[in-house]
Amino acid sequence: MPELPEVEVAARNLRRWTRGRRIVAIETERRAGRLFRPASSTSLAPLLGARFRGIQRIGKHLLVTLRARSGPIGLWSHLGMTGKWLRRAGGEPPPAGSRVALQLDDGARLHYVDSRIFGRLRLVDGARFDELPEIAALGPDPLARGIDVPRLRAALGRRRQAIKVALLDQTLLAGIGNIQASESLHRAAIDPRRPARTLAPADVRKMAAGIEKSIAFTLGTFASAGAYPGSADIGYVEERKVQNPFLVYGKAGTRCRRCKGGTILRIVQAGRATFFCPRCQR
DNA sequence: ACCCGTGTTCGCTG
DNA sequence: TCAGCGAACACGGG
Repeated sequence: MPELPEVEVAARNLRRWTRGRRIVAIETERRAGRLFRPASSTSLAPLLGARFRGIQRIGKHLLVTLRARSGPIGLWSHLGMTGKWLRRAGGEPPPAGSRVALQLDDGARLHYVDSRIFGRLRLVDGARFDELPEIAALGPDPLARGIDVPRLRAALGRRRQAIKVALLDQTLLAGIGNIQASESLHRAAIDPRRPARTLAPADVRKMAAGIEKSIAFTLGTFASAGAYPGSADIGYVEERKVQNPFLVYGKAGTRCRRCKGGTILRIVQAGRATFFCPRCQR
């Protein structure tokens, strides 16, 4: 379920699992090569023997820095639609759908699991992530620091695009996906169909607050270990079969919890589902 | 069987 | 030139 909050959970997990660790073996499933497209490098062999130095996240991108004998090396990981990183202690069977397994010097394995293989993995020479066009193009990360409202308003500029569609553009803000876009606009009481350019400064301010609240709420739901009794690990929501925690996403036909009078509607914008309350989102 | 999907990129169109 | 849109990628779940 990788939008910013889930990728942040993945980053926190990986930090915990890799601190001071070294990669001692690498196993790849046959179709793992698809993860590297369209890049040419299809082998993670340069990571053998490398030691983890740190994990960064920007938007939905994970940036793993390691130090190999030959110097720094980076591993760039994007989870696509179904990607996730899981840890299995030594002796435990691998999870279904493991595409890549990194065996660490504590005996554990880190598995990259991705049924649809929409995710990406790429080695980055010298861990110079900022030289990747895909990373350089990203807008500011709304969790790293507060959203700069004047800058956001300027970026929305003269766009005629519906605001919900604009929010999915990673060059505007990095990390908002289809769930967070609907949830944020609902919290801000803004109609997702409004052209971006029609948002007044006060609307952009409300929207920024909505984005921050929605991300914080989702992160809290997914990341609080206490939410998952019986597990010391931070979990992914679908693995826990937690019921839908969102205000509008996936809630078509239900009563609006915000105004208590409207009914949540599902529409399609740019080919993606949008959920909102037509009564209180204006 | 059919439809839907938390993301991104590509190619066509107006 | 470019914003906007549908298709494609691939597979599991309802």
